[in-house]
Amino acid sequence: MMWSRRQNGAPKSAVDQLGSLESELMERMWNRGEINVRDLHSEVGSRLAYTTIMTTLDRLYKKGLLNRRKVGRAYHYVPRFTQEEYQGQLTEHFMGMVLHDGKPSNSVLSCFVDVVSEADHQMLDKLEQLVKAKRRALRRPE
Amino acid sequence: MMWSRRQNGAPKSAVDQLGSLESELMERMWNRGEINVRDLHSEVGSRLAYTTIMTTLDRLYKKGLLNRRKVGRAYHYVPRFTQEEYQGQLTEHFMGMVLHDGKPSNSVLSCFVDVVSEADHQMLDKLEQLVKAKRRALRRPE
DNA sequence: CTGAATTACTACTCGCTGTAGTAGATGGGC
DNA sequence: GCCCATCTACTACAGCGAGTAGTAATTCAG
Repeated sequence: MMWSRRQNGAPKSAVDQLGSLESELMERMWNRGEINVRDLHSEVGSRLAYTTIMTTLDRLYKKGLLNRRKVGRAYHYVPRFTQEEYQGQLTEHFMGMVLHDGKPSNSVLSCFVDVVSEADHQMLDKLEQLVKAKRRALRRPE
Repeated sequence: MMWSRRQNGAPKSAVDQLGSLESELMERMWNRGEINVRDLHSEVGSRLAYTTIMTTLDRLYKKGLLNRRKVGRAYHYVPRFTQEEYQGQLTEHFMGMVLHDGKPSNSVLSCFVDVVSEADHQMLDKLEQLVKAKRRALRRPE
């Protein structure tokens, strides 16, 4: 989504949105770590052709989301970022998209807090800690 | 991005990603309020055809982002949500996308805090207030 | 060297978006 | 009541990303 393709000449980055199959495969990659096409294909099942998996991994590679190295005749693919790193990038990307003259609107902040609290009340504490830590870091410059 | 088109049969919602022209027009709509195609077209300039503006507004209407009513012969369009509301929805949508078994990862939280603090240090205070308010609301159930 | 496995190249379809033309409807002035 | 100007509805088309997959070329192993 949406997101992504918004600006004209924006250099396509790792954060450009993924399709459903791409997402699914990334998810599996993060769970499994390094893997080759054959094994991933059997894991996915014969719902999809071998070459479909291959093409999709190749696209993820070209998008910079996967690294690969030759092992024997085949490639082994491995995520270039951890899932956490990737989510961090997504977050920045998203925030950049929603910022209004550089500031997040109130609704963004409050919806964020809502979602965090619904997820897990402990998360609120974590968020607060992060805020405090951030403030401390700002007060005491590098 | 897009988000968006990720799920197969997902009912297309107002949060489905917008293209660049759609975003631009929404932005203008939020600045100008109710407006008809003709006036919006002159505002945009003759860079684009009248019908281009019309088609795009129509699509935004069909996506549920604009309302319209007939005024004389022409339609007047008006945003269905405020920009804040829309950003709120985007935020929820985004969060839903990054949640991992329902919880935001640490990286999402910390990137969020980073972006907020870079935007404006006062925002950190606002965020903290929101967290505290939320916790209070939770402790004292409805 | 030959065959099985693996990759690279190519292709096709579909949905979304930018972009716009044209035909049809409609309302206002004469 | 009729005609023109205006506006909308319908249709179209190109380009791109993604899902999906076939085929040709390559390469390793026996």
